[in-house]
Amino acid sequence: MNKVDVNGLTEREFLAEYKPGDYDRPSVTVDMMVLRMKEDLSCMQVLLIKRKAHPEIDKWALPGGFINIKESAYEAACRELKEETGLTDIYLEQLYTMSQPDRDPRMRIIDIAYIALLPYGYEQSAVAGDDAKDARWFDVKFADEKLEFANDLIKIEYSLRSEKFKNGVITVENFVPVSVSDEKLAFDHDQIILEGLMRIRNKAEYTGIMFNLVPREFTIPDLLKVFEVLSGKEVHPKVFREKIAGQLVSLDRSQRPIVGRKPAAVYRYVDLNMDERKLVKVHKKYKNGVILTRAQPFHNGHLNMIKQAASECENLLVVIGSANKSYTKRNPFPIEYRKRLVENVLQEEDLSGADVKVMTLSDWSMEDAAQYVKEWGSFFYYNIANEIGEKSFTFYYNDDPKIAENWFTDDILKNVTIRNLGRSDIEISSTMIRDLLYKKDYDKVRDLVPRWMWKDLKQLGKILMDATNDDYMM
Amino acid sequence: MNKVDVNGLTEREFLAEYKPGDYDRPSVTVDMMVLRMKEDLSCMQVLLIKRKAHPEIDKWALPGGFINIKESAYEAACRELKEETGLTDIYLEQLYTMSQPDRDPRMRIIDIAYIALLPYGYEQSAVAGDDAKDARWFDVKFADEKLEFANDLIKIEYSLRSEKFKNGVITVENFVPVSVSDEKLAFDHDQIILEGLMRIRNKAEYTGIMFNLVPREFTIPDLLKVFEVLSGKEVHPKVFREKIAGQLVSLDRSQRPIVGRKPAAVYRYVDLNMDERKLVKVHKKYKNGVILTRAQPFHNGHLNMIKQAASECENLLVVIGSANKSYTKRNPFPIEYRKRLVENVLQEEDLSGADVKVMTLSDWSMEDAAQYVKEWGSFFYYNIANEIGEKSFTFYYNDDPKIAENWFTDDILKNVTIRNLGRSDIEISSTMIRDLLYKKDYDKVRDLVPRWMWKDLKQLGKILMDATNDDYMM
DNA sequence: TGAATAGTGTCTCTAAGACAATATGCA
DNA sequence: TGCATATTGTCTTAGAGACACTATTCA
Repeated sequence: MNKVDVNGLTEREFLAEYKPGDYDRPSVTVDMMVLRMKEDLSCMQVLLIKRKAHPEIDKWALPGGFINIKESAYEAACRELKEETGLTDIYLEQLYTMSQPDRDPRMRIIDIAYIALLPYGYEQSAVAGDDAKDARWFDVKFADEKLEFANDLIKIEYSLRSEKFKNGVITVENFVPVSVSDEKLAFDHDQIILEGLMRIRNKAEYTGIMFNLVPREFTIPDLLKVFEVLSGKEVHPKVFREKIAGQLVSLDRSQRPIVGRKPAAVYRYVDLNMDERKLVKVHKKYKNGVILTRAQPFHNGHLNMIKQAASECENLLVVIGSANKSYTKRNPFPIEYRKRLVENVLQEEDLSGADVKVMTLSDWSMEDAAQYVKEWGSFFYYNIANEIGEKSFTFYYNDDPKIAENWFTDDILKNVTIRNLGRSDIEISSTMIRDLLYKKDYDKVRDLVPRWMWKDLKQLGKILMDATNDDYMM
Repeated sequence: MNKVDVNGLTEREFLAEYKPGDYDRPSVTVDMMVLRMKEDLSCMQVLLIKRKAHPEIDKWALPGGFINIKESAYEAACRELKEETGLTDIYLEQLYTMSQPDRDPRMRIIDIAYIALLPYGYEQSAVAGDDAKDARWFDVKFADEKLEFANDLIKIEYSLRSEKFKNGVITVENFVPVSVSDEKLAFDHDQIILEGLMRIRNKAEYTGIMFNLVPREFTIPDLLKVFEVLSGKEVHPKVFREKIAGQLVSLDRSQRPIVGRKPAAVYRYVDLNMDERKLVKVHKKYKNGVILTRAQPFHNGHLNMIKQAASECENLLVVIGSANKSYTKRNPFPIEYRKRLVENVLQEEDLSGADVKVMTLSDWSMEDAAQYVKEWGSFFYYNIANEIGEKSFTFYYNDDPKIAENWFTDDILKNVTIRNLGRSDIEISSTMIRDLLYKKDYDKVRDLVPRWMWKDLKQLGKILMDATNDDYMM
């Protein structure tokens, strides 16, 4: 494998001598077309930012930025997406690479465009980054040779001119957006969005791309609405039902759909690829896992611990403690509220196919007295064992394991494996979040809690304000 | 429109001061996956080059190169394609942009990959460029979790490992080629080809992409074979016929298909987008156009002139002169051969919807005697007028127009418009091509004649060798 | 003449589409 | 209760698929 080139150099020698040329090299950026459904499912919305700097100052543009020299375009897009929306684990697909030499007047910039799709149902505010004066969601209307971006303040309209060009033997019809309003989008971003909308319209027909625009649980009428908006055509409900039936699983619940009146059955998308993972569930490290949290309130620290535990346990029991406490400074949120919240959050998350249950548990009346810890441990153990119907489980505890060990008698410790994942940010963060909620700093909270909670933050803050009772000392 | 930024600069001022940063910028290349059908339509073939330089020296790779600072990626791909295959007017589609930071050990290189599709039926040799030791067509086998590139000399095999990764709510199955033979392709080109093959497989189902892999005229059985190879599945001939019937027009001829025995009807793809152009044919500049050429042999100079004329005439008559001369040094090719060749070439070309006919015309017995030019002109005129059934036409003549004017009497000149397109490379090139054919320098000839003739070059050379008779003086 | 393929006629079966009928919660 | 929508049942029609049969050429 030590081949030499025409100069007699091996690859190692060649690379040691190699210097990248001094000739002009283009800069490379990523831009993202971030799409979601409007709340009433009447159309899609695209996230645009208002440019703060030259060139194209004050124009609306797709969010994006330069690729760092050490990251791939995909990684750059993920990073930008997180900066812009706070979201990760989102559908992200490379769309097209724009390379006209004069597309940016500063210098040669090649732009790799991505499509990102967000599920509806979170209160997803638009955040203006460093490079933007403003960030807003625009309703997208794409029909009848027209393309329109609009919100309460601005309306940017294009008409679509059909251009035909020969590509090999076939003639390709290409639509070019022609600005017909005062404002237009920056650079060639109109062209990117048009291209992206057509890609999605195509993919709607023959892939499951629509499932990326709905939350984990949805009704068929809502899904149909999404499909109709994506594909740009009407579909008979019966036909639609039959077509997607095989990809859905009913949850034997119903809820009122966004578009309808009568409650409709709630479904979840069956990821056929995921199903195979369920079959290998038996190969997981532990059978039963248990996590204890007060969830005052629940946050990403808890979620990450649960996800990690779910990935190594077949069954996972999430115990919400202090069930008997509410409306106190340290335990402001009532237990029903906490339980529902955790259940809903977990429904939205990927839990590696684990069978996850949520239970509540009151405090041992003497929990704070150091001499009664063993009683607390036994109370905890027997409630858990009773709930899961087995003696043995793995207890996930992220504080000093010695503390938890001390809870249990030697007999119980034969059945309980204490597992520490090495994160101790959990209690700290709950306090932190309560502080931020006091200060009404909802934007910061958003970064610390699961998506599902975003729409409830103000309500959480209100409950917190009303909680005036003192806790037991501790 | 003179908005200022945070520094109080207008866009003009900003750009005047702007300097591209000194930070590391990636280099950008284009690579092309050039595909065609194998002669027997049993599989596709991909064009690969053997790398001459480090890194990945001696490995087989996709042809490509750096983007010049003044050209778009598409233009760069066209340029590379022309350098590599001599072809223009070929299906070319952006595939994917590869951006792993470590994909090239020299430096950060971002690669924009393209797909190019060539019709079968030309003898399309692979030419090694500056950066290659060799260039070859490889048979592509893509089935049953295997991907294989093979020709007489080399076989490069991959098995496809299925990798699943979550993209939003859906889990995407992604195949990764794993090398299972001694050789592997350079860089991530295996991944690019796999991606491209899957793109084409998808597009085969719901677009007319297959028409880019067949010549202008083809039989349905051959087209079916192409479709089956592209889509990777068998199709019932009846079903296939019915599905594509609307896109084809029969030419009321038959020819033996590549895969079959009984002659099959010859069809042409109806480009629905092109049809609209035919409707506006009446708006063309001239009604009848006439071009005179000896076609000894036909070449790109003639073709370009015909194309130009076709774009401005509703009807175009191509007159092949010296019909009575063959096997002489200056007129080596027999008239039947020349006529068939021109007809076949024109069938393959896009002639702007003009109605193009080819006729032959003997020389006026005294053409070389200057005093008989008017007789030659009248002979020429009446033959043409008789053929097209009208008195008036536009005569395309690329030598000094005075010469052609002198052919015709004043009466005839009332009906003949002489049009000079300003190219005079025509006679020169025919002589040049005959010289090159003598020298058996077929590669150079390929650049100068239409694609359709490429497979006949050796036969042309042979006829030329056999032509020993002297011409009339001139 | 027979092998091999081109091309058509006809039947079956499934899925798409249209429409009617019934179910159900909410105002 | 009645409106609006969810959901299912049934009929029609179009197309996919299967298969048999005829046509045509080459060996």
